Amino acid sequence: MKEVELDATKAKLEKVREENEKLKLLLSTVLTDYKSLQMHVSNVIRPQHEASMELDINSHDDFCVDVSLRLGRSDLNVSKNVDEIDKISLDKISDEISEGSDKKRSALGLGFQIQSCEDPDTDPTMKLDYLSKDVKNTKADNKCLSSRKDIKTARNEDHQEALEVHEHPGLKKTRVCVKAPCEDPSINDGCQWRKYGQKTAKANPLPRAYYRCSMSSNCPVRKQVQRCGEDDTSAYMTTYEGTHDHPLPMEATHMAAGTSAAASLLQSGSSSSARLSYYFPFHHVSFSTTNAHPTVTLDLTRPNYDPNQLPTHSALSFSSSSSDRPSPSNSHTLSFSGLRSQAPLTKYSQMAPLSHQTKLSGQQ
DNA sequence: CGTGTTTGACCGGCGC
DNA sequence: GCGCCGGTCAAACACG
Repeated sequence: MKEVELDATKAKLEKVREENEKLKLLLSTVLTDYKSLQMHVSNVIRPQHEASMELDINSHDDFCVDVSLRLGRSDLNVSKNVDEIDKISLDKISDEISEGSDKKRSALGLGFQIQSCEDPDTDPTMKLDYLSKDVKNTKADNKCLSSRKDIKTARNEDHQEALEVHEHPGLKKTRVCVKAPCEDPSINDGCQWRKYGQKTAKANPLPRAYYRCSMSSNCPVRKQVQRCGEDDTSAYMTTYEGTHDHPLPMEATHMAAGTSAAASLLQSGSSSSARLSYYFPFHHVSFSTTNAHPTVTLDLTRPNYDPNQLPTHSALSFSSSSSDRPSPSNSHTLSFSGLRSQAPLTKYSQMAPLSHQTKLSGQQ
């Protein structure tokens, strides 16, 4: 009898295991569908939203900041509007998944989207208030000094007081790091760069290249490019610093605005971690201060929507506080046309403040 | 010849 | 004060 019972139990266990396998397979299928749907929805929404965004922009005091991330080589279009993405993604998925209960959604990694929808910061009025505050603060910073030498000189002159007021004590220029999977370190970000140095840092045996913007004779913008791994296909870390003092071509404007928006987020004390997830919902965004440089890092090698790595707002941290600085209004799109992103192409756009300390902006 | 890259020297900040 | 190290300069070189 016991043997028979044991066999029956074994058979049951086997069945359960098979069911478990099937469920796993189903889950992975659903995840794949979800991702492709997300992309598809974004493609559909974008043209509609661009039109509406333009209207909204024109009706609000002539200033706006349109930040988006466009990753990868193709021109895949993705929606600019988070709310629309969130809502439609959820709706579509609810239709796709027959049992679209909340339980299942969270199991599929949709939790962050729901949070985005419920994020009070997404209220359009609040966004505008937030934006106008930052834009006010930017004007003074437009006087900002281009190069280090300029800064030094200016500090001995009339700008000294302004600088001391506007900059955090002990903090240097804000930097924006973009870590991206890329074969070619010479990322086509729309700007012309002139290499002026190469150095092997002690911490990393791989050489770090130094570039400065060559579109203007005295443009202070610099960038550093360093490979993260040994192999040629490994990610590159590109660090931008400075403010362009000349008009930018469209692609470069896109780039500058995107990174400046990231920098402004870093410097805006009102930016909560939730807001950051709101701005960059599909990629990992982190903030830190290294060598007194407030640094915002956009990790394009780590898609944030990965269900295995759900974005946790609490994981994002701030290391610098806000200041009252102004910035110009711009409409841009961040474009990495030379990148080969491993993650599905994402274009993401949102109204974002540019703070005065933003060093990469489409200033003219 | 003009423009961009390479590379060793130099500078300045920072920690000890 | 000294040494380390990241960042920049600038002469030499390469290339179209």
